[in-house]
Amino acid sequence: MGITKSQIFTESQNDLAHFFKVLGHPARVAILQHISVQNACICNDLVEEIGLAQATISQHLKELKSIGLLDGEVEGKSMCYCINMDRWNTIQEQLNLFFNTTKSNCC
Amino acid sequence: MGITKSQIFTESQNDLAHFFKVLGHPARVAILQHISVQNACICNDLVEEIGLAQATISQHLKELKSIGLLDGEVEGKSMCYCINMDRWNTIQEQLNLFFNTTKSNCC
DNA sequence: TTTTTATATTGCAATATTACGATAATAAAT
DNA sequence: ATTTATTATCGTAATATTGCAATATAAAAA
Repeated sequence: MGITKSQIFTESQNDLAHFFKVLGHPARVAILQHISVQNACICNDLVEEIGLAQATISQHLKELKSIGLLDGEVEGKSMCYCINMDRWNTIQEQLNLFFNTTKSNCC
Repeated sequence: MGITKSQIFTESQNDLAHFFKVLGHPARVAILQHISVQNACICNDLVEEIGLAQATISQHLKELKSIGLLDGEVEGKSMCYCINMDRWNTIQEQLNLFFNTTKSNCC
């Protein structure tokens, strides 16, 4: 086993869980915070500030890109990673919708 | 390796990532929705409605309990799982705080 | 052109997660 | 007391994730 049975869930449940999952790693939380708060959008700056190997950071960046949260722009020989604010806001809304519609309780 | 390097992140980053991670599985999203929307708070009802093995659902319930999102109450020979609304709201606020304070962008 | 610098990709080892059958534990029903 | 029903835990197999070294790629600098 070991494989998530996506077929038995709705697309919306799978999508929502996927957003949560991508955000569910401290390195990816840290990357987003560094980019936004410290303006460290250059890939190599993130490697130095966070303290994981370059290959590892690159992998985490790829996952954040996979849900559209980050846009990468070539800047000379570096890469500048920026938060896609439209996507950011959309995902925040989706998460809030989940929290707000799941409020009623049985007991 | 395969082990997350929690030591290099702040407690707040680890906590936040952990909340996201627990919510990052469609079965756990489904469980929360079933409990709240369909009032199916009895463990066995969840097993039947969701369609995963009883042992698997029990494991997912345990993870939701681990971040305080679910309270379990014995009800005869069954268990009634309810959402802890205080915790629910607190976590929603934390996630929104993250989204709101990570808004500013560099490029 | 060669070297340097920055990032992505590949391959791999260690660990974690998902899922389930089997079994234990507990409480109601007979 | 025995049976039945419900949930938790254990053990295990399959898969996924994390992390890094090594290597490939690409662009600027020398």
